[in-house]
Amino acid sequence: MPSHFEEGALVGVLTTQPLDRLLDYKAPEGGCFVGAFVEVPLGPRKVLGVVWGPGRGDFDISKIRSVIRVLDAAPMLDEMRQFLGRVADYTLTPMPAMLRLATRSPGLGDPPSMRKVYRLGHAEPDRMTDARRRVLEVLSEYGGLSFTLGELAETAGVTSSVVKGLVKQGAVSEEESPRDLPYPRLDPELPGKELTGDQAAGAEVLGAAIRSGAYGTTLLKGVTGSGKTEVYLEAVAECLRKGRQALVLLPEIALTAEFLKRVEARFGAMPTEWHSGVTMTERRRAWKMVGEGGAQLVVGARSALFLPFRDLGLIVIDEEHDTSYKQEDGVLYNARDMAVLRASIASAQVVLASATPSLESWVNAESGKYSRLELKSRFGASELPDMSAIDMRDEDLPSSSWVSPSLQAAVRERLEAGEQSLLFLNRRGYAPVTICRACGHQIACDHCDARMVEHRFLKRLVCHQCGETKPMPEVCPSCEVEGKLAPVGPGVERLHEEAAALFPDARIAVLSSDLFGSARALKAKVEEIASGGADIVIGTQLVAKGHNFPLLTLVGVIDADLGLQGSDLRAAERTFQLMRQVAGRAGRAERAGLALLQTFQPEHPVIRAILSGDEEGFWRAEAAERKAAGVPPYGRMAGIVISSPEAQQAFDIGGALARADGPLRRIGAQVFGPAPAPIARIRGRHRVRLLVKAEKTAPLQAALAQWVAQVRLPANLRLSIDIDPQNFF
DNA sequence: CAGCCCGGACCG
DNA sequence: GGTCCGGGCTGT
Repeated sequence: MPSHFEEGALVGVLTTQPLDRLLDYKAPEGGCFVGAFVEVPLGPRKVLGVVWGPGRGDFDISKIRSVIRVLDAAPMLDEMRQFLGRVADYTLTPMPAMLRLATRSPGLGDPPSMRKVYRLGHAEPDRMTDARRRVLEVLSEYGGLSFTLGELAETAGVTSSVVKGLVKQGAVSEEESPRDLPYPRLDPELPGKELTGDQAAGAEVLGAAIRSGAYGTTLLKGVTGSGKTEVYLEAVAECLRKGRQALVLLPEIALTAEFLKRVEARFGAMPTEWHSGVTMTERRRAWKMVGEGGAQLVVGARSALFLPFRDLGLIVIDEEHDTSYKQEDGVLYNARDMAVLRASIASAQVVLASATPSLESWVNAESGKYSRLELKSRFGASELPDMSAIDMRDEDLPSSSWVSPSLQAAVRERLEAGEQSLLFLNRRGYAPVTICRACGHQIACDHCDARMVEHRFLKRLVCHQCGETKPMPEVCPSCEVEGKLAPVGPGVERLHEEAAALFPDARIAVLSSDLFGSARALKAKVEEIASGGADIVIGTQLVAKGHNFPLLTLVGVIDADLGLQGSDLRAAERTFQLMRQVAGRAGRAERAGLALLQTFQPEHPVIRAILSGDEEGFWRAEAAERKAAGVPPYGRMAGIVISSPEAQQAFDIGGALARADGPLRRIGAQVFGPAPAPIARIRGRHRVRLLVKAEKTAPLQAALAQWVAQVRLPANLRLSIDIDPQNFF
């Protein structure tokens, strides 16, 4: 295939417009190459495109127009075109959407924009002052480097008028320079933090993998404080030594100035940042410099995976289990999986770092597909407290009470010792069910059929499925009898009521996401609690992560079985991790902590695994169960998302689609749903998900594509496919 | 019959 | 995705 086209030759161009095929154009004056970013006319408009190959020549030649111009940007490498194609196949995404992902940078075609920079001039200033001397020293110290006005003034510790004064006298020269400058060089030879034996050995293994220049993926497992970051930064250093580029992906929330400072401390300069908060001009610079090799290390969110790296040698996925790597809107992909794909095309190494790896990665490491490195905690022992179960079948508990006598006793002991207790219940609101004692009717949501949850604090009923709310009715909506509506079951608000009655002198704080208007208010409350502002904390999932409570020595889980009901594929995995995280809240106090799990099924394998702390054993059992069921990571699963402003309509059509699944049945795929549970309200639209389960990816993709093609939907409905077989949920 | 709105086809 | 075009409806 020719890679260069003479002027007037037919070229096939992929545009960012949602057309399902390449369009033929004539090569512009001076010709063009495959991969060139071009501007082409489309109807009355000019749009961005990439020369993808020779034209098809099956279109009326007289109607073919010419490429307007080749843009001033590094051409797309063959490797990148291959990557975009593979991701498109894998996620059933049209190519133009892929190209849009890969060109998320403003003004790609603009001529280089200029700004003023400052260097050492030739003349001597008439008068030397301290401030002036500092400016000249900074400029000579950094030799050939040029500064912007602000940078120079800040580095020298003077005001900008000092610099301006020197310019006027010719001691400092002012020049125009392109705005999109290369990023400062990173120096991998600077001394890193001293590594422990474990860490040094890990760094050596990763270093050797990078020196091999081949593809490979390593699961780097280590608890918080075990030094994962130091180890993978050494891998970055090795990658930079080889002259290749490196990418570190972080979950959105972990992308902090603090992390960037750590990188700066290791390499002597800031890396290139890429995330939604980066300004337009910086974004443009980053995109261009990544493509030209003027950026050695990118630290960014998942979309950084689609930057036009010239020679990518390493991708680090920090906190690889984090669900925010899964893009949920637009193009649906999991950055963790696509990173492995990109690395395999680019002959790069991948490091998946996590304290609690996803089951998929664990299985891949176990089967030898990935290598495995484990870092031991610096503190040796586990951070988990003592754990035991309270068998609720043995507890004498009146109805509408949930804190067992055993747990009450443990809380009292903490109150007397002046220590904190956490009562954990993963259920917001007052009561999950409201029932009419006259007729037995349960109040359900009008939109999605899920039961509505009473929130006494808000004085409303709330649907946790779709977000719909309505005032608490006085009379039963079904039999119209007054005063017979009764709450059934506990929520944190009701638990609070019970705790207040049991421990009237204790200071009780409730942490539930719906009780706080802002993140700031929540943070203030958490800090107040941490410094001893409460004796008993009652919390939902909100308390599982993040802040430590140093005074907390007891965690009581009210309904440890809660998450194990239902048909969620990841119920066991999630419950295991949630319980460990929650229990861990009592693991860092001075006195040894205690976690008590109230359960009706102490023999349940998940509860037993939590209590024994046998993580490896749990993963093994969970993996075996998945294997037997043929679900990810062993079988493939795809999701079909139907969204509409009307919950009922989306639901009805979901049901109809689930029944009309000919092409899917033919390949032995099973379609599940829609059940009420998968309805979610997202940005004003209700979404229903259907699950499709199959053994292999390729036939599933083909069947889905065929199936989607034959579906005709009402105009207000959207249908999209989420084929992220490793991690649909 | 002009004005306007909506859905659909098309874009090289 | 943006634009244009034609059909059908409304209103005088």
